Order: sequence, then C-alpha cells, then structure tokens
Amino acid sequence: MSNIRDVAKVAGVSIATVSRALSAPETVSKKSLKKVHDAIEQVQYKPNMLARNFRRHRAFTIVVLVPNMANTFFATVVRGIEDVMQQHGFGVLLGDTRDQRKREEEYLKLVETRQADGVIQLRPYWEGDSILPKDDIIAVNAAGCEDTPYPCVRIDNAGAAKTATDYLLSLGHKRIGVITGLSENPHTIDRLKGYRQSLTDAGIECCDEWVAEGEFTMWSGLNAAQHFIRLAPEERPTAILSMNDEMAIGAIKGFRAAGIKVPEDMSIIGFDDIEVSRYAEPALTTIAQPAEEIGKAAANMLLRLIEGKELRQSDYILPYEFVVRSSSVPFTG
Amino acid sequence: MSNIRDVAKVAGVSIATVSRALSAPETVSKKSLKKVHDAIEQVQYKPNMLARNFRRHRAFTIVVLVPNMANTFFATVVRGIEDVMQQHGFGVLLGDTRDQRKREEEYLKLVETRQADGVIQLRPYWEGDSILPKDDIIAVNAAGCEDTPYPCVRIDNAGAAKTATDYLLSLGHKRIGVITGLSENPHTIDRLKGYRQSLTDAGIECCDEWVAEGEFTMWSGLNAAQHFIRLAPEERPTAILSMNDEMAIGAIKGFRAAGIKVPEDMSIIGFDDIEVSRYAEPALTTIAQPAEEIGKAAANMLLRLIEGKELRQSDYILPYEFVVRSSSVPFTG
DNA sequence: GTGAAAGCGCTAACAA
DNA sequence: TTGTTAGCGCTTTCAC
Repeated sequence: MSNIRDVAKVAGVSIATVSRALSAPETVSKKSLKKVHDAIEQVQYKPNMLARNFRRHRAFTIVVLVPNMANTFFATVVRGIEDVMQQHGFGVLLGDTRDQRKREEEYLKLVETRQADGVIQLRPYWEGDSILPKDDIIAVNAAGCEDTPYPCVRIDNAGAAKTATDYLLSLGHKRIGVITGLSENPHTIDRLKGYRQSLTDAGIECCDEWVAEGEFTMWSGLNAAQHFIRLAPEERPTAILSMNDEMAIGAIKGFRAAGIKVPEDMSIIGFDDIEVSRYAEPALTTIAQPAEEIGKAAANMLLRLIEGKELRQSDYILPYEFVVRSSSVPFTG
Repeated sequence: MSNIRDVAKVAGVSIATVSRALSAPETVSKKSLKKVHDAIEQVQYKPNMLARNFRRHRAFTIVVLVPNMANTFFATVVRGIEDVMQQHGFGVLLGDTRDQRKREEEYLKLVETRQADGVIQLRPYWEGDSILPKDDIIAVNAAGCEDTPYPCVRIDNAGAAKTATDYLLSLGHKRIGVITGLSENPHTIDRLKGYRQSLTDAGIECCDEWVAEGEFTMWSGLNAAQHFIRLAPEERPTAILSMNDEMAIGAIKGFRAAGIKVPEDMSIIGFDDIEVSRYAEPALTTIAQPAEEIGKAAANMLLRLIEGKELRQSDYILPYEFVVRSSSVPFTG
C-alpha cells in the first residue's frame, strides 16, 4: 500500500506537490502534474481518505435518520439525498432507527464524534423530541411538518389533506372518515387540521367516529378499516382519507374482506403516491409528494450548512400534486 | 472541542492512560479510570473518531451496493445488514447504484481509499461483471446466485422456482408461463433452470411463448402480461410464475385490464414475499426469501472477513418458504 | 499500572 | 511554483 511519500520519491518532487496535484491541480505546473500522475500510476497510489479527512477535520459523510427503510416513501427520499451527496463527494450513512430513540441517539453520536458532518432527519419534529435540534449538530429535517425549529424541507400537509377532503366533498360525500398516524405524530396533527378545515368550511360537523388511528403501516390500515366496518351502515363514512398509501392499501383489503366494495361502497384516498399505488386494485387516488425532490433539496441545504453558508430560507415548502385514479368515485345515495 | 490532551490534563494522568481508559479499561487502575471519566465529563470530551480510525487503519464502515433502494426486497436485506453492523459499531454507507456500472465503481473506490473496510454487493454475480471480486477488496455477495466466485449468502433459486412450478402443476395447470428478469441476469438463469426442470420432470415440453422477459419492475410485469394476452386463449398459459412480486403485481394489473381474471382465469405466483404481497388483490402466492436474515448473515460474514478470520463456508444457503395465498388456484378446464 | 515518545498519512502555513 | 516543516488527535510500543 503506497503512500504520498512513495509517489513524491518516484516523481522526484516533494510530498506537498503531490498533495497539491491532487487537491488543487491548478496550482501545480503542467510538468510536475504529469510527473505526479505518472508516479501515481506506477506505484498504484490510492490516497488514504482516512488520513485526509482526519487532517481536514471533515468526514465527507452525513447520516440520514430513517424511521423505517422498508417504507417506500422514505426509501425514495433517501435516494434523492444520496444522489446529491454522491455528486458532491459525500457518503451517506444509513441510520434506520426503527422508531427507537436509542438508535437515533446512537447514530447522532456519529456526528458528535466527527464521523459524520451532519444529519438529515426523516422523522417529523415533535415537541419533547428533544434530540434535535442540538447545538454543534448540523441538521436538516426532510418531509416533516410545520414549525420545525431547524431547517426543513416539506410539503404543505394541511393544505394537501384539505385538497383531498375538498375533492371528496365535491364528489358528493357527506360522511368522510380519516385514517391517521399515531395521534401525537405531527403529520397526523397537520393533516387532521386540513381535513377538519375542509369539513368545517363545508358546514359539516366533524364526528369523532370518523377518525381511526393507525400507525402508517398496511397492517394498521387494515385494523382501521375494522373500526369503520363496525359502524352502522347509515352512520358509516362513504369515503375515507388515509394519511398514507400503505394504510390505504391495508384498509382496502379490510373493507373487501368485509364485503364492502371499494370504490363502489367506499371511496378511498391515500397520501404519498408510492409506486405500488398505481398498481393497487383499485388504483389509488392520492396526494403525490415529490419524495425524491424533497431528499435532494434537503441534501443541498445540509451541504450549504456544512460549508458554513447561510440558508436562503429555513422552511422550504415543495408543491404536492393531487392524483386522481380509481379509488374515489362520486357518492351514490 | 476538547481533545484527549485536555482530558489528561484535568485528570492528572497521561494521554496514554486516557486512551487506554477508553479502549482497554481493564488495563487501567480503578482509581485512574475514575479520574479519567470525571475529567471526560468535566470537559465534555468526545473522542475524535476520524483520528482514531486513521490511527487504527480502520474505517469501521462498510458500503452496501444496492441496485435500487426503492425496491422493498433490497431495502429489507439492507435493514438486516444495518442491524448487525450497528451492533458491531460499524456504519453502513449506502451505495444505491441505480444499475449503473459507473456508480458501482465510484462506491467501490471508497473501499480502495480506506473510507470503508468492505462491501456487500446485492447484485448477483455476472460473468463479465468483473468489478467484483477484486484483489484487496473484502466483499460478500447477498441474495445472489449459484457459482458466485466470492463469499455469498443466498437461497436456492432454482429449487425455489421448481417448488413453485411443481405446485402449479399439482394444481392441474399444464400451460405454465414465466415472467423473468433480463435474460442475462443470473437470477433469471437460475430460476429458469428450476422452472424448466419442473416442466421436464412432468413430461411437458417448454414452449418459448411461455417466457416473457421483464426487468423486475411492476411496470415490466404489466408489459409482460401484454405478451400473454396477445396469445390465443387456447395457447395461453393458465398459470404464471413471476420472478419477483413486483412484476407479479404489475402483471395482475395488466391481466385485469384485459378482462382476464386473476386467479380464476390465470393463477400467478410471485417471488420474494415483500410486505405488500399479502395485501395485493388477490393476495399473492409467493416464494418467501428470508430477506433480513440474508442481510444479517452477509453482514456477519463480512465482519469475520474484515477481522481477518476464516469463513466456515463461502456459499451460505438459507431456506426459503413457499407461501400459498389466493392468487393460485386449481386449473378448471 | 503508567508515562514518554514516536509516528499513522496527510494538509497547509510559511519560506524560498 | 515548489519544498520544508509542523502538526491534526489518537494509539501503541517501550521503558520504568
């Protein structure tokens, strides 16, 4: 394993020149440059990044905190992050936290111990979620919520939920249910706000029975469907907004199993627009979040922060898209 | 930002003692240990891992090469890898290669430049895929195929495909189609082998028209369905083995759209058992790969290799499970 | 059980 | 434009 000294010796220049030839070639004469490159070739030199990063006080690595990597939406955001980081010569350390606080702390330690230069958090900010923001830790939140007290990239969740609910109302539905995430989850709160606003604007009183709590998994969506199935048909919502596509898919399964047809007896709208939603039966009407773009924007923000630059804005809102497919149909008395 | 010297000064010991207190506490007296820990507390010391790793010639990081992180099966394997690595104090650098050779090389460079100690490749070994194995690069292949010329963890792909095909035959199907990945893909080759073996054993001649090439995406599965739809009904397979669940889901969509009912007119079997398969309509019969276990086993193998230990075996085969759900039914003349 | 000291391979003043 | 040199913060002999 050759080092910079070997290269310098073979090239007949100083190690400083070799170092410069690699990191700032424009400050080195053409002649030296060639000698260095030839020497590098000859001794098969590969710079030791461990040493370089140590010297530069930079890891050129970030960590991304993901609640669950098997969730397609998160995976897609991560892809966006990774794409930008790769282009900038940064590595992305995966921190699949499995919703465990301990794991989050473990990964954050990587930043504190300099193994990573910053962190992107894919879990929405929660009050009492004191882990971030944290002094000395450069962080950006991706796909989170309103009032995040550190830089973040997101969509207008309340607006999106309102858009979807408005649409169901326009289809003639009067009783509209909702499947939420955990009740304290900020996504639940923001989206519920939009849902309620829509109903209120339409002069419809919100009914507690219309809200079923899930936890953003298909399984919990299926369970949530049971809740609605237990309601008397004349009180049962005729349409449901699910706060993500996974739960919508689970709910469809649940309704089907109980003989409730989707969309004939029950319209359903999802949230996120993960890939499988268009292949679901029926194809899911949903709010499309620009997942990859969110990841890219978050990555660019973090990069700027790491370089010590100012951010133009610290609450960056990207547009969502409302995609109508087959799971939502007009109410038929 | 305090360093080891500050701690030593406050504790009234040498930096060597501080170092030992952290890396080999058993070699330090109780008394010194306490002084050191108190000092660490007092000056808020966080060891600089960049320096430590540099000194130890270890990155305590591995990179995982994933063709597509948005694919649930891959994401699940990665979760397994990450879980084991985390427990051993190793970070996992994400290398989403998007099936691009250039990206793979880029990420492999991290190992060559010591930023990572080894690599786990989730793409099956291909002849002419000369990128791995490579001298000086510690690597393990996960979820690959037969005859991988470096350590690997996988299932018996041919056997699994045969199991699934045998099952369709036992259901009375005589014309059985298959949706493959790209024809040169080793997974395609291995699984096709099992499929053909099954038919041959049953005395059925394989028909070229029964094979539709996909590329492991839902979209390509839908396209593959078109191929079968174009065949005359009396020549069309009555059952199909899809080489992954995504394509199976896409194919179901395609058949449905053409008025071919699944499973009544067409039985379908998938491969992988990703989470959504049980929620699909109809729920997918499939080969369940122990994705997370494959990841864990691969991680443990790599760890052993990094520590310079011998491997007990270098082709580690894990059991698969055949999961019967609703997408496969008996042939009804 | 502890401390002094020699680097790991590289970058970045500074001087030439 | 180039070379000399002093470390970055830590681990690890080696001697005590």
